[in-house]
Amino acid sequence: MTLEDVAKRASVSTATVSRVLNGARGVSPNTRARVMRAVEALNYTPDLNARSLAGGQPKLLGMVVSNIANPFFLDIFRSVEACARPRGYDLIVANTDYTPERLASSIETILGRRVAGLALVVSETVPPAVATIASALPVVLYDGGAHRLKNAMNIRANYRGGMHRIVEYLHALGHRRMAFLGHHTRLGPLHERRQAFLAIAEEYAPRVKVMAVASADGMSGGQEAMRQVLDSGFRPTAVACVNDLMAVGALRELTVRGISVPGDVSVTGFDNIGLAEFARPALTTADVPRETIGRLIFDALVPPEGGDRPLTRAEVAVETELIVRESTSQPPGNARGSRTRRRTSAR
Amino acid sequence: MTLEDVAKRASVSTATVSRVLNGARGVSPNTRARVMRAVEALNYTPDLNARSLAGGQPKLLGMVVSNIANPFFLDIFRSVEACARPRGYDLIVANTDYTPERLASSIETILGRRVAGLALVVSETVPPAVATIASALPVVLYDGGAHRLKNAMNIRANYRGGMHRIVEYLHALGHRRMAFLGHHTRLGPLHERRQAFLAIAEEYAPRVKVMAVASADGMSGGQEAMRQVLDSGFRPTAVACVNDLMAVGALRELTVRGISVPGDVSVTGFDNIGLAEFARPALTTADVPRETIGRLIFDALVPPEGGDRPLTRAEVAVETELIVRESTSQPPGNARGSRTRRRTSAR
DNA sequence: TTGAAAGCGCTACCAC
DNA sequence: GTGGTAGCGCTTTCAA
Repeated sequence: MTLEDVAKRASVSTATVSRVLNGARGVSPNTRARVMRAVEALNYTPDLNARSLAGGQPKLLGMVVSNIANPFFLDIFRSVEACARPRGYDLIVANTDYTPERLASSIETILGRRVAGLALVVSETVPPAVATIASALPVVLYDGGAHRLKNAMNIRANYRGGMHRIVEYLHALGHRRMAFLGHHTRLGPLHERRQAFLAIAEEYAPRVKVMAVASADGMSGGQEAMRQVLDSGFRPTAVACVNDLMAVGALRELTVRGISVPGDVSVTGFDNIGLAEFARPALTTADVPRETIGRLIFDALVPPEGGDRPLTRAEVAVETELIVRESTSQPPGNARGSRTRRRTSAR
Repeated sequence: MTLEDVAKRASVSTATVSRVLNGARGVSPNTRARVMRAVEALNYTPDLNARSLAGGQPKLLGMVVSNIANPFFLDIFRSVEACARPRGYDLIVANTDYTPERLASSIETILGRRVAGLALVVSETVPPAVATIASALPVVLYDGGAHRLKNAMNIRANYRGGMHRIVEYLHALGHRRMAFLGHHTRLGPLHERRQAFLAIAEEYAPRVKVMAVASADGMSGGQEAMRQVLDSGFRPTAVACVNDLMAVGALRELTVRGISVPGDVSVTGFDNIGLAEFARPALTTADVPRETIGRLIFDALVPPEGGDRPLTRAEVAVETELIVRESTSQPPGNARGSRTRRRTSAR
């Protein structure tokens, strides 16, 4: 089923069919109708590959994410897609599962589709080689950790600030023994969150004791990490997690052990994904505005309605906001709000 | 950056470069090396569009899902992808958000990429027109509800059986007032789950009273639906949900109202997504084997290693398995295992 | 307003 | 082993 088939059936040239399909002006209503009828009758679907090959700008955007199973990335994807669709753009995604090899091959695959723009929404450190790519087409990097990408727009959430607010809040509540549950420590940006936590905790030293462990991403990883902390004998009164998913896992481990949250230990997440609100107890967390981020990404990739090139700023930061819910409270034994039952004290 | 550039730099023909890139045999190690060096030096990425246009079979599979935010669909996607990758296939997805229009445009988009096979993993009723497509390339339909698709492989989970086991289990526990929380009632397959519930409950009538409500998919939808039931004055001792996500939402509403689960009311989910285990209380649910389903889909789309066409059976059913966790128990007031506190009785 | 024809970058076939 | 080259299905000048 090709353009030519349609053209034949409508007794016009392929050029005309092409014009009709692309809504070009300068086609008589008559022929247009005839062509449309032929298209219908033949159940014709244009070959997008041929179209991109022949055509000019490829209304296609590419995005690579670290873990599409994490709703955080999914939300950003959906936000970008929501911007893209009305403008006639398609969005393709590739997933890396945090592996550098798949990062490389994902970029390759997407570039192979000759996209109009590339969004890197990954926690892995991006190889500097992509700066070359960035000089050829719009590239935006979300959360590149310390290393920003030359030639690209760098969007970053203020994790440090968010983490600061969390630790500060916990400290103000009276917590003096805290744990940090992270994952994939080698990854730049995640490492950064961990560092942020450590650095901030340091401010309060020596009054505050901390411990940091890492495991795989996800709820199971969170549970595992929590288990590690508890098995080590360290008894934090507050546990800060690198993201909400891990926090939910931590919650589970605590619950299984009969440790009450927030009665015995407070738990915090990060990101404020939908699940945070439905966890039990609902999670205190830092909101990262995924919708805004998605919009920023789109704007950095696609020229505004009239313009010819996207607005390029080198760097944009988005703020996080502390959301207090049910998973945090004063530590046990404090004057106000303390529960009666008191659990194992630190060894 | 094209094949020709590479060819020029390596002082060979484009044909040779193509051979090298596709790992064809019959190229001297010498030239191969030279070509590779040129590829590296130029940072060349093949144009996949041109490749599919020119080449034979497009190592590309397409899949459309109803709601990629539901981990159930995501798991299937990942399972198919896991099968596809080692065989050299790529997988593209499109999301419909349960809207028929987007179903149509999604199919169009995917077909436009000239995929080698199409998987429809949707809850919407598929327009019979796609049977035409199915005669041109391998198509598999997962969960087409009552309507199976001609020319296609139909994979279906035995929802009815799963729902049966759930209701039976609940009834054996002593429950006599039950509610069903569903969504998008008009959609065939989902309607079917609801019907299954109703039909099964009917078996136990008039001893069992039931009520069914529907809302949007997702945790918020579940909460909303639960609210509807409670506000109506009906006081079920057990609530069966169309999927785990909605069950988590229901759990939340119950918790907020101070209703204990499973002490006062039992709750069940469906699918057994990862979250089911991390809910509090952990969800009793019916496991739907997503991994198996993904494998079945792949096998129906891609010919086996040696063969030339996929094994085509018209229909395959997968069984569900009851997973009992913490969210179900005997209803309050029962002889054994009853809690002391007794909540509002049915009016 | 329409048609003819030149590619887009690649693969595959046929020579050498 | 390697090169030449005919398309794949489409968009886009350039003419008519």
